Amino acid sequence: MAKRRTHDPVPWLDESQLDAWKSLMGMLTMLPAALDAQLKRDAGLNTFEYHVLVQLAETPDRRLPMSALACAAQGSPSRLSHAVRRLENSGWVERVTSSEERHRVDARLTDLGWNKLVDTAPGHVREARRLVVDALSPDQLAALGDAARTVLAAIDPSTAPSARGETVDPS
Amino acid sequence: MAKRRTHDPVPWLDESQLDAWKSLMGMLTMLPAALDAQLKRDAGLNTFEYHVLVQLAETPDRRLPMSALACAAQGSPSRLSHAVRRLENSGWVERVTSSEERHRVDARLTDLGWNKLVDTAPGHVREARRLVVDALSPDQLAALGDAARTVLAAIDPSTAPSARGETVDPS
DNA sequence: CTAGTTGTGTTGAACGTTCAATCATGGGTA
DNA sequence: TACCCATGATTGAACGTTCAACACAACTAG
Repeated sequence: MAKRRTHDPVPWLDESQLDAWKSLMGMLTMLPAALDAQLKRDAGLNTFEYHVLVQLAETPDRRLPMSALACAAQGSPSRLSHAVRRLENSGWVERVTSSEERHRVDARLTDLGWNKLVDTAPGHVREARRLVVDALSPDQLAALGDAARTVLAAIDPSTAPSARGETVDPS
Repeated sequence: MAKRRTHDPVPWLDESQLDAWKSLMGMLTMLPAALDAQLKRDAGLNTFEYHVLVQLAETPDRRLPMSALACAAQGSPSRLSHAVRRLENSGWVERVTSSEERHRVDARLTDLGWNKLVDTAPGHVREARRLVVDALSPDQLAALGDAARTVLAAIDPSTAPSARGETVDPS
């Protein structure tokens, strides 16, 4: 309200920009819904819960402190706490308090959770291929990834790969 | 569960594909959140409510049947019904039953709603420019739009512009 | 040894979306 | 007239996310 200044120079989008913007908005609404639907239907998981399991599975001990997991899965501490409670009720994850640091809680992927992921991942990758990876030409996919990276950098400069000492997987 | 077939040919993503996929997922989680946050903060609207107002404003009479509006704003009838109730409570939209077809309900943008949109749109466009349109080179933006269109076609072939007699703006 | 303070995690209520009824109106058909 | 079904729209409960408040341990300083 108070920001309303009629002389603000906010040039409108031209035709080609508007076209790209609308397509992007369309993808932003449809793609997450489609991926969510596949996971919900085939695995009874939502995208966030799936990502939580993936992050744990990609960790050496299959366990992570809640805060690190929240960061890795790109969710708030609260969101993670609720999600882990649901995953715990299903037996796929368990909370363990680190014996050394009693105020730190680790989420640990159970064997059941690992198997769940082994069952679930192929179907999800298949859907990812069907809707994106195989639907686009290699050049299109690379350009999409490039644009996405740039947008991410604009949203949060600290996420920019070039601007951080990203811990490189030492394999 | 029953779908688990270890011989299913689901090739994993190679390094460059995985890289693009992760960037895309990042954008898919961060960008809608960022746009939503701007609208919520500056206008007290969420993205869907904003789109509802926009769709009405772009219509000659500033009114549309609920079902047409739901389609235009890409939401379910139920979602629209709830959203219109909220917008109605704020005085930005009103429901009017078409005098001819009494079982049809139109949502109409009030003058208050029109002014609200006039106040809100520039800030939203500014944010869209900051995070996407101006953050990308023209080539990047065009490529992003192109990829998004292709993905949309993969999700719902009936949405594909090339496959439909899309009403082209006759200007 | 308290008193603040920070870091880490959880909780409950509020809010928005979804899902499965449900309501209301308008033809059809007999 | 009565009945049935299709269409358009709404409703209420269930679910997940957010937000603000809280709990708890560990550090720091007086």
